[in-house]
Amino acid sequence: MAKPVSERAELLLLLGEVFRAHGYEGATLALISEATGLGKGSLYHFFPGGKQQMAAEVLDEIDRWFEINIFAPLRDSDDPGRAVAAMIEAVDDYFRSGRRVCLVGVIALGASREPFAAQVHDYFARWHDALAAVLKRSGFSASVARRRSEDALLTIQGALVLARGRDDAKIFGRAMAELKARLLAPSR
Amino acid sequence: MAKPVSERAELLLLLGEVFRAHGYEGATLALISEATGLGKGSLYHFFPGGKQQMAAEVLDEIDRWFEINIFAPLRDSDDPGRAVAAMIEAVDDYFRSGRRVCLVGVIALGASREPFAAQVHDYFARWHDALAAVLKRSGFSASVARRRSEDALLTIQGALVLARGRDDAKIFGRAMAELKARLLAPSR
DNA sequence: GTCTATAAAGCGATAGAC
DNA sequence: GTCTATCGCTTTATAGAC
Repeated sequence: MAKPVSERAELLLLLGEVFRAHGYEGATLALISEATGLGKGSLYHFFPGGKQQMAAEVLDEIDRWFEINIFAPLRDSDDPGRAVAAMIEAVDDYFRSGRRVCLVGVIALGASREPFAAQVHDYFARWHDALAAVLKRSGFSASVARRRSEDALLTIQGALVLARGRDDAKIFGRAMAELKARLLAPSR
Repeated sequence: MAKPVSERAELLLLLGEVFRAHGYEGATLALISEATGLGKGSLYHFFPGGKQQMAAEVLDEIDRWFEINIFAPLRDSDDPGRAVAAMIEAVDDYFRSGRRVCLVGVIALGASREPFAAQVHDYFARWHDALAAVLKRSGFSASVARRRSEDALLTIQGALVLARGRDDAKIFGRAMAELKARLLAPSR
């Protein structure tokens, strides 16, 4: 009996946590094997491309999750206030209120970012576009909408870095609360 | 003739660039050897504690640089407008307008952050304190001063992550320009 | 103080039995 | 599909000549 697709998704979820916790280089096959309960043989059966394929598929899975839960709702919304609030709630949920780190950011800053550069770039670009679109629809000029969206993305990433660096997840919560107000504040 | 201290500082500068470019794990002794022109024997002569000592001393050197060029001027200033402008200029210079990454942030997000957790925490805490002090002196309440300073730190870190992730250094410049205005804007 | 040689361990990846 | 055994390589670190 073939392994259902849903189980591969669960496997990718576990892999994602290992990559988040240890970085791409730090996530050794031994750690991955331990976290998934799968031997190296099984891992290479699922991912003939080895560690790089594992990380690439994890990034794809993350992209899929954000597309469904963040990007699409943003694009489809005609109520910017609700859309922004929903985005921040989903983001807070996804990053466990600052206790979970962003794998895309980890890869972006990490040593082996080149193989994943296109995926990283796309993730940020699509988020940026989706958020800017809803802000523009709410009456902001295209340039203000794009500038504010960029600010939102970098605030989320920076809050995760600072929260981890100071080992204080509350930093993330404060940043998200202020971001919400800032994103929809009247234009100057 | 003993090697002057100034040359060790230059060595730490080179080491810092290797760690920034490749991360802690990715900075192999081979790469370090190539970048410094020193064989492994010499490297272990200078750093008996190996790679971990190298990174720890690089972080110390970074801390010293920020203390002199950023933290102290912030603390000593009685003109918040000038102090903030000078800080942002120094930061823009240090991070090469977004083309250079923050090693402290890289370590904070990286796999081997534990050995350096105290240094990372201190770097952010001292910056936070120094910036909040100058804002408070300019008339903001203690809580507004601290919240805005936290926002400044996370904006810098996030801008560096996003600039690298999207491979667009201009993101950093835009973020710094807006940060300057936001830091000193009248309190709501 | 700098080098080469090498140790000892860990790495990603592969082979092949079951 | 899953496992064990192992290859070939790279890693950090050490030893010792110069």
